Amino acid sequence: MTQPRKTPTMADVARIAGVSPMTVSRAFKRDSSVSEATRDAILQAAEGIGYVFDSTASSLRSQRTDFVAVTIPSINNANFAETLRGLSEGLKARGLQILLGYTDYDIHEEERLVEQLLRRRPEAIVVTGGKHTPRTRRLLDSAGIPVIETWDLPADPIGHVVGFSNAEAVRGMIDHFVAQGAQRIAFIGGDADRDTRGTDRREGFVAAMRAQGLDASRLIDAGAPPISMREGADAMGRLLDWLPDTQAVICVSDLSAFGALTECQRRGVAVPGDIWIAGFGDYEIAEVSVPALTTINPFPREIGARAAALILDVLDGRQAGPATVAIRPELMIRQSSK
Amino acid sequence: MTQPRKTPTMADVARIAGVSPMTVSRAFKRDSSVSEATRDAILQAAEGIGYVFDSTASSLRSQRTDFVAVTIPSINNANFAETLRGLSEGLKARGLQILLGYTDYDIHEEERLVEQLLRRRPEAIVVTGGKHTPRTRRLLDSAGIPVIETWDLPADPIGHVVGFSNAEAVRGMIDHFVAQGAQRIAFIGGDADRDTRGTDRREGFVAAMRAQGLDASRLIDAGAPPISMREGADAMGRLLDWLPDTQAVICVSDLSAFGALTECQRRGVAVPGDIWIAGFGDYEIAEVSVPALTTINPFPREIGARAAALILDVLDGRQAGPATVAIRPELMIRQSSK
DNA sequence: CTCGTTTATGTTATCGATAACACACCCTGT
DNA sequence: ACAGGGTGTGTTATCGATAACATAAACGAG
Repeated sequence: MTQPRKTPTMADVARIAGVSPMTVSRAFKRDSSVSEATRDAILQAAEGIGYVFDSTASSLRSQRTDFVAVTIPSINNANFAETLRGLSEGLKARGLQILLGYTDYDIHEEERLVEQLLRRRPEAIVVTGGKHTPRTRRLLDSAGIPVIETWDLPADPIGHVVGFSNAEAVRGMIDHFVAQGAQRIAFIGGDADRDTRGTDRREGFVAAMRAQGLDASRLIDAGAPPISMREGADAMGRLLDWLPDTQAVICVSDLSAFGALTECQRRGVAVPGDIWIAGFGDYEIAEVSVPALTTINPFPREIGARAAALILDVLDGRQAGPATVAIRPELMIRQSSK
Repeated sequence: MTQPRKTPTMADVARIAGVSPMTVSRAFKRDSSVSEATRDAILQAAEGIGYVFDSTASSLRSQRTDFVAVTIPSINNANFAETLRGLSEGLKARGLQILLGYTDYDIHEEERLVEQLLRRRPEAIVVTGGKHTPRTRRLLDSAGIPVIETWDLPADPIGHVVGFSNAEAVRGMIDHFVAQGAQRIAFIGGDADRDTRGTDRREGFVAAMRAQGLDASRLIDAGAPPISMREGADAMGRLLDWLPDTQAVICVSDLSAFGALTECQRRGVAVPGDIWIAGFGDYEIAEVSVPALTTINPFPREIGARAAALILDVLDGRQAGPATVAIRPELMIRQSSK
């Protein structure tokens, strides 16, 4: 925190190295044609006076910020964190830096956030989900940069898409339970329309149950997202109180599923003996818990990696029109459902 | 993705609203003295042509980016995510945006990252931990902005500090176990020196055990950070094989502690009957698991909130010299240790 | 009725890097 | 010997917003 008189600029470095500022500029982006000796002298001069490149000025002149904006519902969620990792790793090689914001599962917060992020003039923007306010959509439409919607397959995409159908994934789970002989199947999830992916999963549950000719009314509201382990446990308690003959339960995420499992353990309800439990997301807990939890793996890391690759393709002109990359979630059958 | 001819600027808005660009500029930052009518006309004109404020240009001229740089070891860790939440919420009110990077628990990666972040000219920088490469330290020293080290109490701080002593926290846990009557106590954690906080905890374990006159050699290496549930389970397996008479085990985090617990469940080792288990971090799993896990709550959210408050104090001139905010972690005694 | 003050707006120069263009020098081939 | 091309570096103008300064209009007090 030593306060030097003033932050040095390229001009200062140029003066010391005995070259023009333009040569300093070229020396700082490796690619250009500056002789080895000159570059070394420049970098040494820079290090000597503690010069740090100023991206702000560079961005204004070159009209390239090397930012990629990303919005996720919650920072504290392993699935989205994995998507972020995939993105970040894919973009790092090209020197693209992620500008992150989280929406708290609220599309109005998303609107504020998207505007704030666009002010930084990112090269591309990645949003989670396919449901947005009209103004968000307008902002994204006219931003003039690649837009990628993830974790969903929107009917009317804004631009590019890397995602999967949440409803269809849940259907696969129901088919699994039915094949195992279950008929009285419940769903634990948020009843509010806030978490759009959670809502899609619930609606997928209802549709698939009806398609099977089964009763789709065993819906337990676990509150507003993010739905915690604790809330999953509470919801399971209510389910066991009200509909004790339930044979299987699908939870909106592995976290609530694990919570539900612990509630069964506390009550002496055997899993998988008395009731089957399934989650969503293939979080680490699903693999490690005893019993291990049946779940759906949506390959969150791959979503991020594919989104990053897509961004690079578009920026390099290898991808012209809007692309849709469909991820195929995988049913992970473990002890909790057999 | 409609590609408009060119992104509109303030000058375009000014022309349409029939005012000077300066007035548009003032209208966009609420505080200034622009008449109600003029502001409305300007904002409407802006919305009409889809103008979005350009922070890049603003930052260059005003020398204020409204960025706060933050580095964390891993994005996929609930504790650091909570710190980030605390930070983000505290800074949002002032329009400060977080510029995030993660170091993967590697101080050389941290060095690259810090330089990259400083290029964006943040108003302040928050780093996790108190161990850095010499160049990182030099960069931070001469950056001319507030520097805050967190999650640690470094002996020789760079600037401000919001943290706690990892070693001391572990000592409290050992005192608890000893008071309960345990003597053969083990530690499960990374043996590599990569995760500096994990190393501090291990060293704290060794020092505190010796202070109690107990054998401090029951150290199980769980690999390189981040240490997962799975790795905690593996480590517990090795501990039970090699030192089956161990009475209590302290894990470097709740995640590995939970993994250790599941390994006991698989082997029919009773927790807390046969062995006591404790973790670190007070993750949600510690409260929900059966049995609930004894742990240490370092108040990660508060670390972020206090860091944010400190940044605002410094930027507003309310805080002159370097401050150290000591957080007092709390021992959370639950079923797994009684 | 004039002057001082407040309110609302305009003008000019500038933040720091770099795109676009220019050019001197050296090398190679015919 | 000279055209032609590559290599390394310099000059000038510019990205878009805003700090600093200037000023016109409105208003109240003496």
